[in-house]
Amino acid sequence: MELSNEFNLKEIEQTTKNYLSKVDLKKLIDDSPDKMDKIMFIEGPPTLNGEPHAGHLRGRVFKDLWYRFNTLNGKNVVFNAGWDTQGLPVELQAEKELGITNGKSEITTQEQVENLVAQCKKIVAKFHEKWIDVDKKLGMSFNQENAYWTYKNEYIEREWKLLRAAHENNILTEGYRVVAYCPSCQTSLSHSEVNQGYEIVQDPSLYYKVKLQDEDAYFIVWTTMPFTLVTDAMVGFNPDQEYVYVETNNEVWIIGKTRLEEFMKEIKVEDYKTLKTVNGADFEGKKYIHPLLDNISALEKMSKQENYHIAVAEKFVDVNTGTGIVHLSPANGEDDYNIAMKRKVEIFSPIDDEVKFTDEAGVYAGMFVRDADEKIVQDVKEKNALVKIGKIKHKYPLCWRSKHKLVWLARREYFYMLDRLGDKAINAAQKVEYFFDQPKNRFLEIIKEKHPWCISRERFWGCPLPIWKCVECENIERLFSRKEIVDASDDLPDGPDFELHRPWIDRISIKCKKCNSKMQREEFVLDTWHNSGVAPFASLSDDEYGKKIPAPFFTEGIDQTRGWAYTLLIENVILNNKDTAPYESFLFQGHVLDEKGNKMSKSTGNVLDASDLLTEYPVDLVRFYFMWKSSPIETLNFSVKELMSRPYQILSTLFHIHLYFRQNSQYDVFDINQTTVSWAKEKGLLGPTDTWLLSKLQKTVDNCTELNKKCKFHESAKAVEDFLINSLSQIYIPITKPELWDDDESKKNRRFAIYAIIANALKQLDILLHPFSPFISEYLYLTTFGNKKSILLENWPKADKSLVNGKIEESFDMMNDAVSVCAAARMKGKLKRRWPLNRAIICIEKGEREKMELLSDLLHTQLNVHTCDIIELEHHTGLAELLEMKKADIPIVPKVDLQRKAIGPKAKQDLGKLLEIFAETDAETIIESLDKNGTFTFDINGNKISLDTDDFIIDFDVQEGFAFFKRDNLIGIISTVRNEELMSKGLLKDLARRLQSLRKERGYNPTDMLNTASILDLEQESLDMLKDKTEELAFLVRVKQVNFTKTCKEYKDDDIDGQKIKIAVE
RNA sequence: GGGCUCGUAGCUCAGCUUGGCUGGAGCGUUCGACUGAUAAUCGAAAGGUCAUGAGUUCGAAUCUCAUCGGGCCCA
Repeated sequence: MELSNEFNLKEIEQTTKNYLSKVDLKKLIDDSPDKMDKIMFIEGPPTLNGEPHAGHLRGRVFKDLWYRFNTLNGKNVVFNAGWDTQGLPVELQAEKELGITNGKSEITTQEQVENLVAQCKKIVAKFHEKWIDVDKKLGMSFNQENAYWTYKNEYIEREWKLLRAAHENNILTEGYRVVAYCPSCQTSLSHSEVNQGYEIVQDPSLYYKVKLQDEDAYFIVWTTMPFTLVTDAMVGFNPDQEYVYVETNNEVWIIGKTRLEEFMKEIKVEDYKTLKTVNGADFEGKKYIHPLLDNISALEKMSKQENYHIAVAEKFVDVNTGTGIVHLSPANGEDDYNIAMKRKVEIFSPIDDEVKFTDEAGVYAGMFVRDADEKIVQDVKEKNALVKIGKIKHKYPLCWRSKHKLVWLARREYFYMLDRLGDKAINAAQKVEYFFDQPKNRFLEIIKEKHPWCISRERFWGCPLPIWKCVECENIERLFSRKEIVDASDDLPDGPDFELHRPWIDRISIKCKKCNSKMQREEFVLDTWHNSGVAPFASLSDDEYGKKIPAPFFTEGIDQTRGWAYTLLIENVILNNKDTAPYESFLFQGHVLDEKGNKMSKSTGNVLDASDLLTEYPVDLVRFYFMWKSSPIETLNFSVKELMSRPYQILSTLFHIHLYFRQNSQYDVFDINQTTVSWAKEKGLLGPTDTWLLSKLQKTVDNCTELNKKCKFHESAKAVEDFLINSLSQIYIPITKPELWDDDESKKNRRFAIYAIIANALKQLDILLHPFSPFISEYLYLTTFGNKKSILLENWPKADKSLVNGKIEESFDMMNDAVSVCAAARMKGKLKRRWPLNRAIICIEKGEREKMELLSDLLHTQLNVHTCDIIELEHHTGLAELLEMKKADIPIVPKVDLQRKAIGPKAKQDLGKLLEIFAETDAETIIESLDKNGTFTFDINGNKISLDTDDFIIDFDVQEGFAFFKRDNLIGIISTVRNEELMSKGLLKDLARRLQSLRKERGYNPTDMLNTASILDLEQESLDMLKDKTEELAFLVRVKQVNFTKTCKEYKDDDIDGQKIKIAVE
């Protein structure tokens, strides 16, 4: 591989990929004696139901960065890929592709399930290919051969082991959960599916009354779903709101105060009287009589329970709708269900899979629940409990697929009762390092909730629940392994090696041990989060798991706080029945948004396809940009324009310094491996600039290392940027350039010292940058150093404390400030930087002279002046500063103005006159007087007005022939007058620069020695100035001779401060 | 609706713990300069109601409360 002369990131990327494809990097790392410390990484598996987009890339880059950083730090990282394959999204996609439009209700036969599962596998395979492609493009170091797949038999059997542990630790239970359910598709819907389908629909609006058991009064209750009266268990009041007793038609009604008037208007009752007002909380526990008990005998039985059909005070009750009193149906509402759970109210759910009432629902048995609405209203009326039936239009969720109105149903499910874990999960979570406080607090809060986790799903494509129930005696068999299933079965239609999925597992015939009847598997699969959360255990062997889990570092998007991060932790705690997380640290990553900060979504069309992005733009740049732009936990607004600006410049600079190094060091036949920094140090070849750079480098290395460890990757990238641009490129290279151009054999050692330093800095930069931008760093390393077959086999640099020199760094920073201030002064005097000047004066803080003088030679060259005076000043404003400067013989003149606000009261009516006199008074005179007496007195026709120092605004300006600039307490003054000698030197530099750029234009190498440089049409005056300087000019532009008459062929027109000239080189 | 969290220049952030000089830096922009590696670099300028409002205080970007807006999760 050869270092190209052209900077082309895409080409570099390709070259590196070609090279790496021929190298068995994994084997080289495995064989490397420096990298024996084996550590485990567990990949958070992407769900294979879509193509990767720009947002996915960020997470992958974090992972790969961590891999490379650790590999360089002597670790052998087990970095297996992993793929999440099951779950609802994949299944829905498969349904769509198979043309199933009515969901689960269309899938009734085993053949259909088999087809569905086959389709799911096809989808997974398709997207797997896309992801692999992107991983390749991105330079992910994943071991794809050892990738784990969440749907594989081995994985499922490991997952069952967790289930067994949960059962044995009494965490696994059966119970109810209220889910949104589509009666048409016969499927429960996830929250996100429900959220997709809100529309304005018309529903009945039923007001009915229920009598209190111990009072002669009625609650007026409102519902839009009359059928839920069948499952009514409580009515709710808001504890903090007022309710009123009103008398109308010889009855006492109880209604929320806020809605009273509106409600009465709505039911057209004008004649009513308010009796008293009470708080919602006062109703707590009051028993009422459900109007339809005669029709529903099972409900009547329920109502005998103490906590059934009572009023409850709950904060969520909204007093702004209906009557401010709501009825609660735990079997048909989520909030209702949660309250029932909290209050340990038994769930009455007489509804079957087809959403029809069962026999328990009495007279309503067999009716589809929503069809019962009408009859129930009728019955309420018959029982004389109807207040009003009307219609209402409101927002209500419809099934996104069938557009059918959803209903909420309590379904029998399996749960992990997390409260039974005690504080184990919290303790485990507290031991983890999260790098940032923000996600940590949230994570801990979530874990403290200890919500029961519903792990069962009524679907097909997932890890099946291996629990069988006898259809006759309800005896339960839990068979948590293939062997147990095989042993328990009396018929295995697919043989003992059947696939552990539906439909195959459902074909197995098992007879009840107790009554010898048929056993039926509980037709659930497990939550896909359960499936992925068991990855550390399921993707490893017992031995690996025991030794390598907890693993040091996991990372995933911030949305996974309640997702993967949570299930990983919970499942690991259950598995071990101990407070251990499977990870020692977890980095939550912020999401990627578009340029303007909008969420990337298909509907807005601002999604950036990962593959396209990586094809079009340099991968090194994309990776660097992701890490460099913002803190890992922050959201990142992705802008292609920004990507191509600063990050490009950084990589470009690094490349060009490598090129510069090669061009120069090759010319001197420098061998990196022979001549090192320690050699230069031993030989005493290091000057202050070298010491300074090396010192900065050590700090950069230290910084980057620490920051990477703390996941402050953006700061780490910025530390690299700072050193590369501000220290190496901006200062070190230009300062040492003249030394490198000097061909003198006697100064060769000095040149070698510089080469060694640049080489040392570049090699370390390559390594520091490698985790961010693997291709270019690999390329630069291989083409410039290449001691090993890959940069990954190198060792992460360690700061050499003996090279740190704080004193020199301080001096250098001061010098740079001084140079910058003088550059500004030059600007004011319109003097180019390359024109040498006679004199500079630099005023600094008291006590800093020593630091400044440490680098005085360098200061002279940098300032491009003959002499430079350094003056310490104690004062930095006003009179004191001025006097001090005068005392030091600095060529300044005082500038004095009046402090108008202060003198007004003193001069009063004489102000005008005073101003006149002031205008005619020499500033020097005022200063002298202030210095001597502390006052200056104006004599206005005998009226003496005495002003003191504070009445004046005192500043300074420089004398003619000087220019100055002041920043903070630093003042730079330069002489602007140029004599003939200075003019001619300036002219020389001007000409040299023009000839040099012409050389470049014509494609000559900087090191090529050319024959002739020609300059035509110079004015006589200029020619005279250059008389003695032709040799110097020839040296500067690297030619054998310079002439001022026509000898060359191709001339270029140029312009030098107004003189039209022609120049040529050949 | 609830929890967590963020809000300082066009962008990325520092300052907030412990209130106190004129709220800083880098990038980006504009103008000027420099440049024999560079889309590098140097100089100058423009750019801020420190989200809004109230409170505490002699004094608030900083402490307190409320509101608004963004994000994630949950409902």
